[in-house]
Amino acid sequence: MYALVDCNCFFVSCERVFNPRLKGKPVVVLSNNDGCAISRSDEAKALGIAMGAPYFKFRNLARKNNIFCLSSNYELYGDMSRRVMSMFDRWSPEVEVYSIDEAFLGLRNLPPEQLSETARDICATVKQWTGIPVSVGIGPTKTLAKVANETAKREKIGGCVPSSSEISSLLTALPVEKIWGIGRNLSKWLHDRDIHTALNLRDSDTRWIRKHLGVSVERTVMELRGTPCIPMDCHPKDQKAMVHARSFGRRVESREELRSAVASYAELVSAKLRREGLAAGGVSVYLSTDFHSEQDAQYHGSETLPFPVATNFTPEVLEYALKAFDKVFRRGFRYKKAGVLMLALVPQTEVQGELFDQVDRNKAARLMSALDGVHIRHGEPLLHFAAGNMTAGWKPRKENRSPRYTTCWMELPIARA
DNA sequence: TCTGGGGTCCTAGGACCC
DNA sequence: TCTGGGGTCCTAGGACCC
Repeated sequence: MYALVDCNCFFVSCERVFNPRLKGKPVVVLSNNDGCAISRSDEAKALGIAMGAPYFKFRNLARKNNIFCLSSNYELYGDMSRRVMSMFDRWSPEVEVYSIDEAFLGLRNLPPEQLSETARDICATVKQWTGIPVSVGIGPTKTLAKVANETAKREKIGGCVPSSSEISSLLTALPVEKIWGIGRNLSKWLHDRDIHTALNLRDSDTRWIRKHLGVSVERTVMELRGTPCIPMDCHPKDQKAMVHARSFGRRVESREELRSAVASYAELVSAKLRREGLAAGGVSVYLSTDFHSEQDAQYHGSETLPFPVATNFTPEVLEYALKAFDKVFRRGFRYKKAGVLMLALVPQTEVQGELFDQVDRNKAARLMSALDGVHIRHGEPLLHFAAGNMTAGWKPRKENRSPRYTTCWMELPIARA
């Protein structure tokens, strides 16, 4: 059996832990730029605030009903999430942290009669130790645990451990679009073919599903039947990509303005790579127009460039990101969003310490010129080879020299291509 | 006027090799 | 010179998740 533990309106609950005045009140947490609702308390849901609702559309409603609208604080949520997740090993050695507010627990060795008690215990203990209310759904597969969890949430009963006959009636009442793994496009396709409920999907022919919708949906069908097909993933995988992307508050047409936005995203994301001890094998830049707009011409373009060797070195990331930008930019569109995506991440430790004879001389020369372009204001760029490592840096100009500011060095990660 | 940000996985199709 | 099939690798794009 599997349990899915899901925090109730997680971001709002985190805010309530530190601000008890918010308890019992309608509360909404807004996305970056206060664009739309990303977490709502039950009271806010009852007032009709939809998930993802744009703030400008419910601002008046919020004012009228004294809804607390908060900007998001991801540091806080990340911290609270770690506290909650670190508790689960008391119930199972198999814990998969699935998202910031959800975890799957493998409950292989638990006798069936103890499942309900375990669910209750998880709810009570997590609430007591962290202040975060959670719901627990238990089922024979991860997909069915999700279904049970949704029931627990809807009924506000904390834990839900449906019997197999109860599962069938839950699936009858569950529209396909609510199933884990079935999104908007797949639901439409299924509805067009008269598959409207989870039960309809469970009872459809797997070969036909596989032929038309691929293995992922086939797995979902099997899971609905009670056959586990989606394994627990207890060891956090190495991250594969890292992105920095933002919507602009308005439409942007100017090439220079977009270019500098991309440049600053590239700097931010390479700094984040360094903070996390990672380096990237390539960079991808994308631009898109406002897909909400009916009259604007639509464009979404992206361009990916590999680095000769993995890097997290700002000047180099910048150089490639801007090169990609130049390829992807088209004049005459009104842009709404831009992003810089770092791909093929590797730990920096694997990257450093590469032997000097594997360093490409051309790359060294190119880096010199990148340094030259970006950091020349600090002084003279230098490359330094020692002990099999390459370090790039710059020596400050005389006028910049001060007792606390002498020579700046930046480690240059070097990896196999 | 104002509509998030950060991820993963799968597949089809092209390039290339034998 | 033309012909063919099978395998692998890579990438872009689409779909999904929270």
